[in-house]
Order: sequence, then C-alpha cells, then structure tokens
Amino acid sequence: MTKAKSLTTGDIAQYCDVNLRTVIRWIDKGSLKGYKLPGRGNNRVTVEDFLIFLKENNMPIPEDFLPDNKTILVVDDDENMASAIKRVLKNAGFECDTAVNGFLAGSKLMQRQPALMTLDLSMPGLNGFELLQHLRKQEEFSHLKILVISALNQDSLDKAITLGANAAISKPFDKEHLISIVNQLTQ
Amino acid sequence: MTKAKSLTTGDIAQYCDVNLRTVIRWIDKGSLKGYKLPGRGNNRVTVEDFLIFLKENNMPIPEDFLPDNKTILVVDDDENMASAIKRVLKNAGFECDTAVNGFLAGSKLMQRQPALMTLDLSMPGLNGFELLQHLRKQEEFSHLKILVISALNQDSLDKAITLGANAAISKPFDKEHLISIVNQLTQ
DNA sequence: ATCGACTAGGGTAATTTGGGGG
DNA sequence: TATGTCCAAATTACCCTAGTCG
Repeated sequence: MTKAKSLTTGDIAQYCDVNLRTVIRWIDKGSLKGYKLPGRGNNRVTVEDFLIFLKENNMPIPEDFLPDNKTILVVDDDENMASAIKRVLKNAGFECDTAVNGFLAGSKLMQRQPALMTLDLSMPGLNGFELLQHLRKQEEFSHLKILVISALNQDSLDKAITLGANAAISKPFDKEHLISIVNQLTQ
Repeated sequence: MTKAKSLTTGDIAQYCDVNLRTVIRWIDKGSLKGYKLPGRGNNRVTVEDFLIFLKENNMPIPEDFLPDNKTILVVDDDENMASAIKRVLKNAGFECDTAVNGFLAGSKLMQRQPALMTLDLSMPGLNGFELLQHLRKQEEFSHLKILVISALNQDSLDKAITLGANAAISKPFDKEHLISIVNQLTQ
C-alpha cells in the first residue's frame, strides 16, 4: 500500500484489520469522517481525518503513518567509512546505525525497519546490484529509500538507479551533498 | 484461526482457554492492554500486547505464536552445497530454507526465526566465528541451534563449538550423520 | 466452619461485525 | 473495487450463580 493523501474504505479496512463493510458503517455513522465521490458515492477519507479517528479511539497507528521514522542504516564493509557517514548524518540530526557486513545489514534492516539505507555496492560476498533487485521485489521494502554510496564509476551508479536505488553518489562524497540528498529522500 | 495483527476477545478466550467474559474483564481492568472499535466498543488486542500479557503472567504461548519450530535455515555461499543440504533435510521431513550470502542469512534469520541454522564458516565477507559470537550475545537467538558444516580442519570445528555452535561436522558430510545430528538438535 | 472479597462462568437481549450474492 | 441489503456470527452489558482463598 503506497502512501497517499486519501484512503479508500479498503485501505482503511486493511490498516485497521476489520471488514470493509465495518469501515463503511463507521463513515455512515459519522464516527469516521469521510467524503463521497460524485459517481456512485464511493467513500474517501483523508489521511488527516483517519489519524484523528485513530487517535480518538486509541487505536494503534499503522506503520505507514507513524511519525517519520528517521532511522538510517549505513551499510559499508569499511568500518571507517561507515563511521564517517554515520557521524555526518548524526550531526545532521538523524538517528543512525551501521552494518559492516551482509549479515548485519540483513538483520538490522529487518529489525529496525529504517527509513533509509545507504549502500556500498562493493562488499565482499554481497553483490550490491543483486541486493537492490532483491529488495525491490519485496513489498515489505517498497518504502525503504536506498542511497548508493560507491567508489565505482558513473555507469555503475546509473545502473544502481535503474535497479531501484533512489539516489547514488560517488566516494569520496561531499558532506553537504550527502546531507542534502538524505534530507530530500526522507522529506 | 489465521494469523492476524489484531485479536478479538474470542480469539484470546480460545488461546487462553477461558471464557470470553473473563478476557473482557482483563481488558477493562487494564491487565491486558487493548483498544476499542468505535461501534459499541468491541475490543481488539494487538498480537504484541497479547504476547506481553502472556509473558507477564507466565502463561503458555499458543503454538500459533511460537517461532517456526521445524524450520531450518541452511546458510552456505555455495548454492550447490546449500541445495544439497536442503534436499537431504527436506527428504528427512524438515521444513527448509536457504541463504547464500550474509544478507539473506541475516534477514531470513530475523524473519523466519528458524529452530536451527546450518552454517558454513567460510563465506566471503562473513566471518563465521564472529557471527557465532555475535549471535550468542543476543538473548533473541539463545534458543537457535547452530550446526556448523565446514570444510575447515578439526581445530576450526572445535573452535566453533567453543564459540557457541551446538554441533559441527566436516564437509563432505555423510547424509545419515547430518540427519541424525539435526534430529538430535531439534529433539 | 463461616465470612467476605474476589474471580470465573452462564443466560439473555441488544448491538456490532463479517460474509455471500446482487 | 466499492456499495447496499440481508443474514449469520461474534461481542457486549447486565444480572446472576458458583468457586477460590485467606
């Protein structure tokens, strides 16, 4: 489910884990504010109204709408490089964690569900391009922003974008440039 | 009962083998955290909150919420070797999944919570000994059985055991031997 | 043994929620 | 895919009884 400004009854049914009809009833009764499209009167609910509704009823807020999880996972097998990136991002106000091998990257990605991952393309035992393709096939990571940070040539960076990276910058990187791109990707 | 992200009072009544009213009282009293749907206040409980409740009261955890008891994760960067191990274990009746690099190992370990992991010590970009130490430091994986399958010498196998592996066998392995050890480790 | 406080479970009526077919 | 209608199933409140424990 992608982030949108307005939600259908089906979206809300999934988010709240209830039947679609139940959602329609909530709207009809007025406990959930919505509006109807002119055609056949299909319901829509703005994200704002949905969040108000959830709050009013002490219902859990779906992950998609949790206050921006700004956690960033820095993946680089070079510990110094990983620390350097982490330091820059921390100073810019981001929550940050590092992973210096594929195993840590995989487990931390699952565990912490970061909003953004910086990815080194050339890690021993881990093909960055294959990883990009692998992640982009999974619904679960459809919202994960991936920023490739690599010492490879421009063609490789372009290829990474094609395979699903949201952005790619070259090493060595400019601090301000990194921060600006991360800010942009996390909005 | 299918796995869902929220539970009704009826679900919980069945899981805990008590009357529905009793569950409602637990929620009303606050000992079991829940939330109410807008309608007439039907209760829902998130799986997370339910598990916390069970733990706080030393109650048994229903099978539906136990980590996959029978799943085995085969970790080996040699795809042929991974497939071979998987085939042997499948034929012996085990649910089986493979991971051919550190990333997949990490993510599948977190995601599937297998009962047992077979581990190749020599994977590119992943030091098996370090991984053993890393896993054994985490409470979360205290129950994970680790069977090292390696072509390294006996000293290395011994070292793996010292670092936390539950068993270690050498490559090439004897099928019957593998099955017998896995049976033993999974009881 | 009796009391008192508390918890679990039963019955019923009213309401909400869920599912099938249009 | 979403909706309206109809019906079945689940859930709730209320009032009650039975059992437990100190």
